[in-house]
Formats: sequence, structure tokens, C-alpha cells
Amino acid sequence: MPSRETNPSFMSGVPELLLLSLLQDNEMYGYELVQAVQERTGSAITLGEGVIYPVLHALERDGALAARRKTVNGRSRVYYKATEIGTRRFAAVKADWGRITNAISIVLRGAEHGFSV
Amino acid sequence: MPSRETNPSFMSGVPELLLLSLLQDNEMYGYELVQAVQERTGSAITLGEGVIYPVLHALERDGALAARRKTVNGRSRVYYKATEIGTRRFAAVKADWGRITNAISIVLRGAEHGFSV
DNA sequence: TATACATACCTCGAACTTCAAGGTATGGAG
DNA sequence: CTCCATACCTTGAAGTTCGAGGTATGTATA
Repeated sequence: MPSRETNPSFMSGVPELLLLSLLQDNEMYGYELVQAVQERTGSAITLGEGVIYPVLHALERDGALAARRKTVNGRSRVYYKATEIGTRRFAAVKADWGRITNAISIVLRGAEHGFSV
Repeated sequence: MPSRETNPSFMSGVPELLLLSLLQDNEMYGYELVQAVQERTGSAITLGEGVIYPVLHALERDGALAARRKTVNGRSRVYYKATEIGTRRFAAVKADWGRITNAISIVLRGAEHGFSV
């Protein structure tokens, strides 16, 4: 819980954004998520397990994700999916991300752009 | 100097990206940069002085920025502008940023997108 | 003259996030 | 029976950013 008053979450919170997005439609487990991110981004982004599990746990603690244990081929997996809270949280985080990237692209573009506030 | 092997700079380094961008064409000073970022982004992004000055100094130390002191109205200002090294660095950082945001938008978009590689 | 505010520079400690490395355990292939 | 992929997890270190604070000058106001 970042108690930030200025920038929404700036550039941090990307792992959360990504995981929330993936778990919006699908039910997936940690190890699978690590690979999914890498595959879908063409290796542009690699989220290590050390990053993913803590985020998953925090999200679950906040009620944004629901977890259930399932054994497949003798393998114990923890499947996660977004709850209603998670869906709302995703919308919020995504909106923040959009605002930030948009703002940055304006600066990158040079200037003389309308910022109607 | 992040000695990172995986993700370029992920989401961090945004202040550097912004400053490098602004100083590409114009010669500006710290206090001015703080306000320029806020104005051009419609307050979406606020870079405090505590963030800007250290970045400015680091960039200068690396030879990416050239500084010169100038007194205006009895006010002492330190004007910065990008050097050739700074221009190259800007291009690199900008490319990284593009790759990251692009990758994220692919994940955000849902899936079923071609990741050739 | 004094007070206050905007300008203009700067530094520091706290907080947060992420990274890399390590640790455990099972199933399947050689 | 050894090795690798799967699958979970934690921890210390590193890096970045935030917010608060500190100094100093010019201008406006009272």
C-alpha cells in the first residue's frame, strides 16, 4: 500500500498491473505467470519468481485475488484469479498507467500540445 | 548506473527520460524543469526538486549534460543542456521505454497477438 | 523596516520496489 | 540414480523516489 500523494504509482507497480491483467480472464498459477509474461512480451519483460510470488500474496491478502490449491500430475499448484475487487483494482491501476504513459509521450513528443487539464 | 541484466530499466528512470527529453532542444535550469514537467503533463507527473537535482548532477557527472552558471536578475541559475553523449543516451533510454510500454500494452490488450521472435 | 513569498539551489533519511540468489520438493527422462 | 523441469517460497542487497528540511536572494507589502 503506497501512501503516495503525488504521482499515482509512477512507473512502479508494473508487475501488479501485468498480473492483474493476466488473471482477469484466466485462472493461472505462479510458475505459469512467470513464463506467460516473458512469452507475451517477447522477452521484453522478465518477471522473476522473487517478484511474482510476493505480489501474488499481497494481492490475495487484499482480496483482489482468489487462490485455490489444485494438484495436477502429482504437482501442487496454486491457481489465482481476479475477484471483483481485483477487477476494480485493475481498472484503477490501468487508468493510472495510461495517464502516466500519456503524459510522458507528450513530453517526449516535444511540446506545444494541448493539456486541457 | 544500474548493473541490470534483465529488464532495461523497467519503469524506473522516468525522471531521467523526462529531463533528457526536455534538455534535448532547450537549455533549462532546475527550478524551471520542475515546473515544466508539471505543466506539460497537466500535473499528471510531479517531479520534486529532491528528485531532479540529483538526477541532473548524475547526468552531468556522466557527461550527458553540460552546465553553465548564469545570473539573471541577481538570481544565480545553473543552466543545463544535453551534450552529444546526452543525445545518444536519450535515444537509448527512449528506445527502452518504448519497448517496455509496447510490451505492456500487448499484455493489457488481452492476448492473441503475434510475438514473432 | 520588517515580514512574507516566490525564486533558486541543495542534501538527507525514510520508504518502497525490485533483483538475484538461494532453499525445498516432486515427477519424468536418461 | 542422477539430472532437469516443474512448482512453491523467502531473504538480503541494491536501486530509486519521496518528502522534509536547509540556505539564500529579490520583490512586494505593510
